Amino acid sequence: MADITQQMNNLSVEQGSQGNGSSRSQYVPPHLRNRPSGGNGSFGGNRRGGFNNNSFGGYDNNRRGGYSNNNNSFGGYNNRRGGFNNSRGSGRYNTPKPGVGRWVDGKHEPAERNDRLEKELYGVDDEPTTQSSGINFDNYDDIPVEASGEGVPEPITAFTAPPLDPLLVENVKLSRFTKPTPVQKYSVPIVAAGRDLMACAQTGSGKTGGFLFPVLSESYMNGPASVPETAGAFSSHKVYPTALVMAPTRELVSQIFDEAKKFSYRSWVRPSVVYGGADIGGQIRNLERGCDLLVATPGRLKDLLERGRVSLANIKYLVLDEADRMLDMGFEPQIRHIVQECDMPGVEDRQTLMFSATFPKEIQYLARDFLKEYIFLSVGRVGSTSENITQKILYVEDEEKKSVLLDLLSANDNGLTIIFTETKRMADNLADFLYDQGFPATAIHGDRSQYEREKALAAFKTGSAPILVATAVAARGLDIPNVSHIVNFDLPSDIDDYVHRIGRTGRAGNIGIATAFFNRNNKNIVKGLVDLLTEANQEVPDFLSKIARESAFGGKSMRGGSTRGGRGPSRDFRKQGGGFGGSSSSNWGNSSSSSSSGGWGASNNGGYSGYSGRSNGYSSSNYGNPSASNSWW
DNA sequence: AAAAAAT
Repeated sequence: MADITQQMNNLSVEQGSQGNGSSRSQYVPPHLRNRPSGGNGSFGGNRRGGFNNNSFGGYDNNRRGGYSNNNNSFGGYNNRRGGFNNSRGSGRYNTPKPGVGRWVDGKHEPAERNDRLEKELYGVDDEPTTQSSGINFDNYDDIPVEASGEGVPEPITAFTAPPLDPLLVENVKLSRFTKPTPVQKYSVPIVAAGRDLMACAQTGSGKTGGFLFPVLSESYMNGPASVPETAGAFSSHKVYPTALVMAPTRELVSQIFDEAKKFSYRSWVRPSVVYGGADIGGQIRNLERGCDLLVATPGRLKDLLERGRVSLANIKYLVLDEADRMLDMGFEPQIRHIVQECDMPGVEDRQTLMFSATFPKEIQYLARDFLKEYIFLSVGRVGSTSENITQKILYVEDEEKKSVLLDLLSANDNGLTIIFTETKRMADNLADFLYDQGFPATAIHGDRSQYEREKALAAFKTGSAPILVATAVAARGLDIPNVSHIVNFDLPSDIDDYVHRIGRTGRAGNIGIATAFFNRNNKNIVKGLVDLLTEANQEVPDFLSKIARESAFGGKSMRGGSTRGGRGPSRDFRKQGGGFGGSSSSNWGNSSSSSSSGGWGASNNGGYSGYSGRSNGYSSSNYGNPSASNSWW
């Protein structure tokens, strides 16, 4: 173990010395560093003097169906480049664009309020754009919260200024958020204290606000960072965002951007969004109008970095939403590239925040590469589901699924229903089938064009197609009001995927129903399912307990790839119990073992010392070399 | 084995 700790320390030293090249012997919270030093904004100006502020390309509104997606970015006030820039622009501040504030002479100058914009951003009274809190919202307070790591600050209890910035509080109120959720209560002071954070909280419990509130509030109070000397040559075509948020799907990134627009109203912070499948030219033009908070999918961001359109040299806040997914096999190399091999400040010189409802133990381990002395926060057991969701498991053979589905849909109320399938082909097939049967269904999956994806999602949201057949693309993060029913037409093989899928309902204290079709092809998930249902006080059908017992004898041990169907090593290796997180029992308040997603207190001591709490050590050979995990098999 | 993410 000593040996392991040593390796971890070495790793952290190496990281600290990369990025923008400054390693520090003494820790200084990022929010106390890189304060703008007077030069910032002192030229106050619009370096793009003659730029046409109103030239929103047709791109956004045309392509994006129901989204209202003006970037509100005003031509060029993005001016914080000290001496670089004095020769550019007149220094005269042109007619301000509504809703866009400024950071001038080390002070925040919020813009005036604007009725039209407020209506656009927050809706009118009878049609709020924000999902209202449900009847069980206050029950969140009963969920046990664990925050571990050194010096965890006291949680806030309300949206007040201080400690939050007054403008942020106003915007939160306009968005009809009345009271912080548990994850928000803790994340606000943790981020304000300059700490890194790994936050695990149930689906629908306010994680997006959990990072946007503190990041924006701190940004309003502290202003932009100055561009480090080590930054590449100045280019008027390059933007230097202060905060970067990455998420695994385009629709989720778009949704986070829409939220960011609400909370950044009137401030100096201009949010932008970039993702694949959409016209990159339009996105670049939007970036050029200013970009302080960038919300991105990894692939498109990498592209823009290579094109020299974005610099990460100014990043103070790095947020990974759905962090376990972002660090899973498919994404981890891209994230590692963006975070460690481009120009982003090193781990010691930025704040890194990770959020998810699930966080398998070996991914938590991987995550430490990107975190410094962090606080681990969990609301409820990591990977548990909200009790606001009533879960039903039906035994349905494959051939019967369609007819049972028709029965379910016929009996449904007027809420929205999402049906998950395992394959894109089946999603199309099923959507066509339902449509032919007279059900207004549409489909979303990765083989559809981005335009079709967004159109499908918009049609679903507005209720013109109240049935959405979806693959995993819609499993995480999407916050769609009035989704009352989730059907797992096919169950996923990973219990964490199930958790995210059913989490599209039962959000913000509202209730929801999740129905799953189970048969013997789903043995791989049966134990996780039984544990999950038990923990969430849901009924466990007899057939399920029975199959779980059978499986406990038969094929549970997956060592050596000996299970049924030749199921070899896969990302499910984390379920094997060895190596990382101990056994896979579900446990509340028992730190000696944990489920796949890590239990209470499993990773408690933020930072590397947390390791000492583990009895199980690492049997895997790639310890200390996480990137090797990609070539593990 | 599937899905997602740049073109």
